[in-house]
Amino acid sequence: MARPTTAERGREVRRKLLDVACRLIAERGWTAVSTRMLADRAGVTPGLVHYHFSSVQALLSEAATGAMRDYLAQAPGLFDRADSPRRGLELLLGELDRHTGLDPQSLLFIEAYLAATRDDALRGEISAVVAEFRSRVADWLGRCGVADPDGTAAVLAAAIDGVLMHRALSPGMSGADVAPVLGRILAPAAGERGPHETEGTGDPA
Amino acid sequence: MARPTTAERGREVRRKLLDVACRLIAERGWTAVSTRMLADRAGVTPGLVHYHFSSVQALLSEAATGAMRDYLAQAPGLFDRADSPRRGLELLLGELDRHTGLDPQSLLFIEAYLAATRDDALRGEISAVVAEFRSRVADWLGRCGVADPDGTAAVLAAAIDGVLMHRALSPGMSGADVAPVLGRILAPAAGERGPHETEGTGDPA
DNA sequence: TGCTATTTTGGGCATCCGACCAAGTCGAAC
DNA sequence: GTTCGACTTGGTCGGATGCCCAAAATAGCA
Repeated sequence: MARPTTAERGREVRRKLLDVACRLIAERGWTAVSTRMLADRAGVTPGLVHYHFSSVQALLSEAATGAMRDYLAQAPGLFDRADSPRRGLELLLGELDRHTGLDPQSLLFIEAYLAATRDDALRGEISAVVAEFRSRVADWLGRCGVADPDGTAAVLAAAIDGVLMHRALSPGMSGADVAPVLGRILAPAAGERGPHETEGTGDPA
Repeated sequence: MARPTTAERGREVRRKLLDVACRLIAERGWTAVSTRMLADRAGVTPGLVHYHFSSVQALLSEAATGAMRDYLAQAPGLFDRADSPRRGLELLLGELDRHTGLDPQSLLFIEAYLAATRDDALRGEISAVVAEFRSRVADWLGRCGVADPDGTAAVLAAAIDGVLMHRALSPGMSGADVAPVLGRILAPAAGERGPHETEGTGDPA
């Protein structure tokens, strides 16, 4: 039905370039993505890349931050459905198991972290995105009565990325393996009773 | 005084190339390191790079794995001087505080992880190196009576890299901040009494 | 039906890339 | 003193790079 007007197709090309950029960053590495690569994969002419974007760097940055924002904006919905640390951790690790560390999503995140190291503007954007994610996790932890929600959220977020990165090297570390260990991080605040405290590790598969 | 024989100077050039490779990987990113860059920084002719190494990739791989091996071979000496989880964690976080996440050492590790994603031989070498590190940490944890030494060591190692990566984006997360959280990971095995269990977070700065 | 703005094309620019090689230098062993 | 092997030089090769631009195609508006 859609009569693709010119402007609409232009926006579609732009969107497509952002999409293939995410895939290529994961596939080849941030600094190895080139103008022609992007154009070929998107099925457009190389000249179009610099028509829609001021530079390849700008395209990559916009693609990465956009994808990270999209993913993390949908992820915290996870926590809203969890009222206890154990249930939240369960959902979180389920989400974690959907990533092997070699999938485009995981690699894009780590590549973006490294690229932010060499690009101040990108660093600002990315640190804002993860800061917001951390604060949402901290809110959830606070509601669940976990001690030191801010510090715990920061370490938890970092540990998630670390596990993804290590899993790419040595597969075999599943969510079920890290669950009991990370679960120990979520200790209840002093004086508050943990709703579902895990004492031993007797977790039936 | 030293009469540098030709063969000696050759070995020195090779060593120097490996050294600047580590720095350049951290500075520009793995895939952005070029033959000319390496030669310029090392103060030699571009042709020398391909005389001493079969390819730039081979040079980068050897440089990264060598540096990782050197660093991790010296790090576990840390654990030998620690008989309790808390003391070991203290030493570990002290070591962690020496890295900002933006220093060449930290960046080299993460760049190497990502490069291993696209190079099977490199992945084999790196995963062997970190596996040995993990097993040493697990040994130490076992000696200290920590529950599930293997799983704990795996998550701990991953968390360390994750914290380094996140710290590069949002500084302000010091070792003192992550200490109480990571400390909770090191729970004593069931039936065994933790030597220095940290209950609350009342840790004097 | 023109007019105008937007999108698209294909090619061109200077620069850099990894890899290779013939010729030259040097030191050590004979 | 000569020979030999390891090391070094400077340059070349085909190809890829990011970015730019004049011209062509397209579609909404008058």
